[in-house]
Amino acid sequence: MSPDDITGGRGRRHYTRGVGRWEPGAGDRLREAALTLYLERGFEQTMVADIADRAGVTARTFFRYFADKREVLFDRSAELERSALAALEAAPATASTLEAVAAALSAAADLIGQDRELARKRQAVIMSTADLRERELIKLADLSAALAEGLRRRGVPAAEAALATEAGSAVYRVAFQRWVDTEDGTLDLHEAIRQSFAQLHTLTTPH
Amino acid sequence: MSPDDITGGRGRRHYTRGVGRWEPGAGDRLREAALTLYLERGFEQTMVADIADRAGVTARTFFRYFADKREVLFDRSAELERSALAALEAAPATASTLEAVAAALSAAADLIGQDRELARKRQAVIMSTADLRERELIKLADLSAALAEGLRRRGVPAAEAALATEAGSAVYRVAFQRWVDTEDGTLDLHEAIRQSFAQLHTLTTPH
DNA sequence: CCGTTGATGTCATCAGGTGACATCACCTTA
DNA sequence: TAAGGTGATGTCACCTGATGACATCAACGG
Repeated sequence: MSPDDITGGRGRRHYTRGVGRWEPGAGDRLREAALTLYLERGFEQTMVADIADRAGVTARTFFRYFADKREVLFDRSAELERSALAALEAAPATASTLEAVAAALSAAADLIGQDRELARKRQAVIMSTADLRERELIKLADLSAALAEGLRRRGVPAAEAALATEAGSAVYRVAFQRWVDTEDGTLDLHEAIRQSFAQLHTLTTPH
Repeated sequence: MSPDDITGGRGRRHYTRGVGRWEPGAGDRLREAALTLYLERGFEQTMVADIADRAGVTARTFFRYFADKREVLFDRSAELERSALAALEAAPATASTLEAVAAALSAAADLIGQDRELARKRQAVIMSTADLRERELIKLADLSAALAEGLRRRGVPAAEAALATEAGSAVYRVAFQRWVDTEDGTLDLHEAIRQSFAQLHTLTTPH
């Protein structure tokens, strides 16, 4: 172990000479390494130690940043929940229940809809693995529950709140998938969501 | 190990004298043992070896019956999917998309709605543990996907099919939770589902 | 009576995950 | 400037979930 090993480069030493004690941004490096490896080899074939190596840390450090091997793809969802909830709370008091939910989804689309390529990669990995689909679903369910609580604080009855946010979640899932799948570069996520809401309306009023 | 150990009783030997080679119904014993222990100590606190002991088998046998520690609570869902799908396919050609979905949910309610006490126990365990909630959600998502495929086979466009079954799934989840939570012994699951469908209709037609 | 069969046990091994403690450079403060 | 605190990390030990390979044993069919 010569002093030359002190590089901070990938998979080597972890110190850096002048700036800070450790190469900063271990969390980001881990996120990036994980997505890359999950895409290249698949989720099950990738071991936590591999991800950690590629990010220049140990497996123990991985688990200090992320609760488990899946969470590395999902820990941004806390932000998403915050801004969706904020948008719901910012909706005018005159808004209908579903309009408030739509405002929340629109805020989510603002964040997610920026980078379709990233969304595609993430979605490809997630949809290819049951473990990751499970995590994705519970994150959306938790978001839905948070929004439902927000609705209740606005005076919406519990049953109505739960149904509205679950339906909103369904709309979002379908729209997101359509947005990711389409070749059409002009379709943005907001528009896809709007269309799905319209379709839900049509569905529930058949005659 | 005297011959007297050959009893087939819980946590002891596994042979039985006359009937079959092994005490039959290992799967059922494991299911029951798991639910009991998950209720008593919680899911994380229960080890597979504990469940296996209580059922009179080894942990290796547990994993021959169930893919993982969670699946022991969910492997009946294959049946559920079959009968829901059958009901959807049996719906008259004149039925609307949502009516076909409602028929499928009704078939599901026929199975689940029989034993509210069992449903309550199961739900209590599942809702108390993130791992189990994840599994529950993916099972419902898979059911929804299967129904959507059934709708597409009936000629329903893909986007409409996905949205209808996801919305139906939302209706089911909300109704089921309400049915489990209520004290009212006269409310049955079918009725709860009917009410949630009605509420969804109200929600989407605000004026 | 014997070979096959199927459910099970035993053993070994790996990957995910966690607690306890050591380390090391930076930072604060006297 | 020396002493001690701090925070991110490494190291080690250990548990549990999960899986592959192989042995066992009673029933069953010929």
